Amino acid sequence: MARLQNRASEGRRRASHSMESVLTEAVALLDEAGEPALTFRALAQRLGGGVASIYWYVANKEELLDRATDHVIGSVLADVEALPARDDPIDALRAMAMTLFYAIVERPWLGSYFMRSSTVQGNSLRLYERLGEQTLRLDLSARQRFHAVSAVVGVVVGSAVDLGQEPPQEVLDGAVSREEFLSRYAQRWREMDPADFPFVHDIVDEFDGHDDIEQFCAALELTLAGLRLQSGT
Amino acid sequence: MARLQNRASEGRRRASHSMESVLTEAVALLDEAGEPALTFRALAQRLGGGVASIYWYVANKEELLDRATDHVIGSVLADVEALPARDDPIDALRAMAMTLFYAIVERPWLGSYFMRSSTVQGNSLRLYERLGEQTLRLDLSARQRFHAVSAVVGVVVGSAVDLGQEPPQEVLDGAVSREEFLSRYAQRWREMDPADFPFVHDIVDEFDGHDDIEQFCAALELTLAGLRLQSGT
DNA sequence: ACCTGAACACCGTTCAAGT
DNA sequence: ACCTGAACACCGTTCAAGT
Repeated sequence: MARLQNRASEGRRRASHSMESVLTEAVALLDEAGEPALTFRALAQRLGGGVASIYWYVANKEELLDRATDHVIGSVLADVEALPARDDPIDALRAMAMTLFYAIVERPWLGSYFMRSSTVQGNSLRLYERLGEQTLRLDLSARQRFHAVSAVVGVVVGSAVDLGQEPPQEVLDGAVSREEFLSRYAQRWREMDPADFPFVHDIVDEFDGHDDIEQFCAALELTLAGLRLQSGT
Repeated sequence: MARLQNRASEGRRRASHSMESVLTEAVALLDEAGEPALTFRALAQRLGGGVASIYWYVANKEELLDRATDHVIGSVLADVEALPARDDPIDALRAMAMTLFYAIVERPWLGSYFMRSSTVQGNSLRLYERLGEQTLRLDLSARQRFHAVSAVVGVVVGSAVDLGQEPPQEVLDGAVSREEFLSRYAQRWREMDPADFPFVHDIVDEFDGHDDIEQFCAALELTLAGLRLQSGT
């Protein structure tokens, strides 16, 4: 449906791309303004060619997104594989999950795509494997291992989705900072009746100006603590 | 930007809607075929009117999705509030999280929307409050409580996103059952080199035909175990 | 093998006008 | 206060044709 090619460009009159350049530019568009920015027309313009030529590399937009995602997951995988070895598999799991999460912080659009099942192959699968290998060092059943890795990935995705949807365009425009945005919500919360919303009032100061990474780490820690307990380490 | 109305319909020649009917039909479309099915034209047709009239109730598609989501979260909230009281707050948290997850299993499109920040008000906020109130009964700091609820919500969302993206249309069409679909992946996994993918081979039988609910429960259990440990209960 | 322009069907949104 | 038809700009995708 789509083939790889990468031959050196000889004298050409027409535009000439490559899978590499298509994906690189696609990722650039995603980085700039998320999925809505990735259109075939915008991409064609960046590549200096016509819209239809992209369809030689990719069957449709879904495949374009899958390949773009897999492309950047490739570098996440490299980062994960470059991590120093750990005696404790749970420490290793933590480091890997954090590497993945950091990558999503830098590319919020990644959050919604990196584990869609069409992508459960290529680099995503390799990443899944690397996480899973750590659980092989724990005293668990295969089912427990399967669930453990799903849980860790779930924590990453769960936190990441939040992240990907947070900025409501005024923040992206830079018109409003993230802090202001959070504070605005916090302010509304403070104005509600404390009798009806005791918990919201209890944590509103924590919500106001909170750090997403810290929030993610706390969630990850709970899961890893549960896992440690289960593995009897 | 959009106002509520619900007056009884008198003799009318033109179509006449209500916020209620707009949201009900919007949800029906989402239930039938997910977000792509929810278009202003499809919705107008179901309501028996013109496209533009919907814009009297809703400023744009984002608001339509937010309101539709909040609408169904309303019934989830009712279910959660109808849950029997529990001595153990962590048991209560589990029951609530499962209620929410079950609702998403029935409406996979819910997963991606129910916690986007534009929705952090209305019924979503009430649901968040109900979850949080359970943590008020635990011996934790405000920050720990904030993180605990985020973690629980994260587990739900993390598992739900998976769910929402799983069926790749052939499953939705009913042409391929979920089991077949999973088995197809499993088969590809089994064909890979065990030396390169020891973990994948270790868990492939668990993956094949796995139950999403069980997977979610396992992830939730790990988080709750961590929380229990933290609260010293 | 790879690229192009033009077309098609469909989408969200707007607006001046109706009742 | 609420609905309408017609238009606009934009989208993914296709296709017959070019090189």
